[in-house]
Amino acid sequence: MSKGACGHEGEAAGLAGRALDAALSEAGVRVAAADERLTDSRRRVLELLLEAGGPVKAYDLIAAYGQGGAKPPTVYRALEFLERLGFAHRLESLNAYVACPRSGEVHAAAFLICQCCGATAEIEPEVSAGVEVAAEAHGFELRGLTLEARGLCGACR
Amino acid sequence: MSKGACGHEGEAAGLAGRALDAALSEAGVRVAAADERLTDSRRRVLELLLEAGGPVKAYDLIAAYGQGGAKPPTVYRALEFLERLGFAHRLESLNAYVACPRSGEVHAAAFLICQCCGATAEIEPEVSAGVEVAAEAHGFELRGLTLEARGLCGACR
DNA sequence: GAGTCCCTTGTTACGGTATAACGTTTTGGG
DNA sequence: CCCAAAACGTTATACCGTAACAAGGGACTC
Ligand SMILES: [Zn+2]
Ligand SMILES: [Zn+2]
Ligand SMILES: [Zn+2]
Ligand SMILES: [Zn+2]
Repeated sequence: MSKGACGHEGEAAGLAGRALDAALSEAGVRVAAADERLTDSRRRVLELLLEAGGPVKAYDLIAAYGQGGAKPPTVYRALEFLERLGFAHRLESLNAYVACPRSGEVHAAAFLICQCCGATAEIEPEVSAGVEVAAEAHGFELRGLTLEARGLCGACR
Repeated sequence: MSKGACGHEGEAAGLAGRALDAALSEAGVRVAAADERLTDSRRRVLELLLEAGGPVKAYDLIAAYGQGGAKPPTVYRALEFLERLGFAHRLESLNAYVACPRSGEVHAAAFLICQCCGATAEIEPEVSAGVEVAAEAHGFELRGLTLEARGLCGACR
């Protein structure tokens, strides 16, 4: 899935079959609970992200959308929605999007990104505690956080 | 300088005159110490970043370059150089570049970014300690860090 | 000085990323 | 049913960044 920058391949384990259906079904419930709608395009983009199991570029989603394809605005709108509801995150340093494994609530995300195989791991940003202190000291009202660490994953070291 | 998303203007205090000359001169010393060259285009881009005193888009640098202008590769090369030597940082979530106030050494940077006026503050990423722990736990070799916090600065609250 | 190497630059062209703008369709409530 | 809000389709365009290749220029050797 991900391009191996140093030869490794990065076998991101995406969802398929039963597990995928379950995840999508659960997403539907959560969306309804939030008084929003999981429309076809939103559901399809989420499905693609879950299948990939790793970061995906927006134009790869557009290409993979299938059945008549999708135009950029369709996919970007779906991504915006998924981010807003906490189903996906945008990886700023990669210009890519990834499904959130903790599809539970909206939350600040932190990632470890392998520079070799492209794999990513979403970690708990306990670090935000430190940022909150710094923000407070600057009179800054914290509303969101992007944390992306680059390096080498265990498999690529 | 920055576009005020909610009416405020964001008067980033950039360098000018004497202070600017001093900063550029010091940069020349540091570059020489690193056995590199502060060429005209690199110096010019650093000057523009220092004058701005805040985040600047690459194409704004290209437009402001002056005297015959500059083509994209010229400016992007200069930015890459300035980042490599620790004179500037890239703000991933803004697609913009900013001069580093601690033009001292290469270091991991962290930013508070005001969603209203566009002002940024570079803070000390003590947080990296927390990330190091998480990276270690995942068998991940940490090599770089991007931390960008969004919110409202003191003036905009 | 001529040759050579390596870094830096100039230039053209292109590919990848994202959004504006506008009209149409769907949805859900009164 | 009728309306307003939300979502969508479509076209076009703006913005961000890089590939590729030829050319300059300083440093070092012979
Ligand atoms: Zn998440
Ligand atoms: Zn890896
Ligand atoms: Zn810095
Ligand atoms: Zn502000």
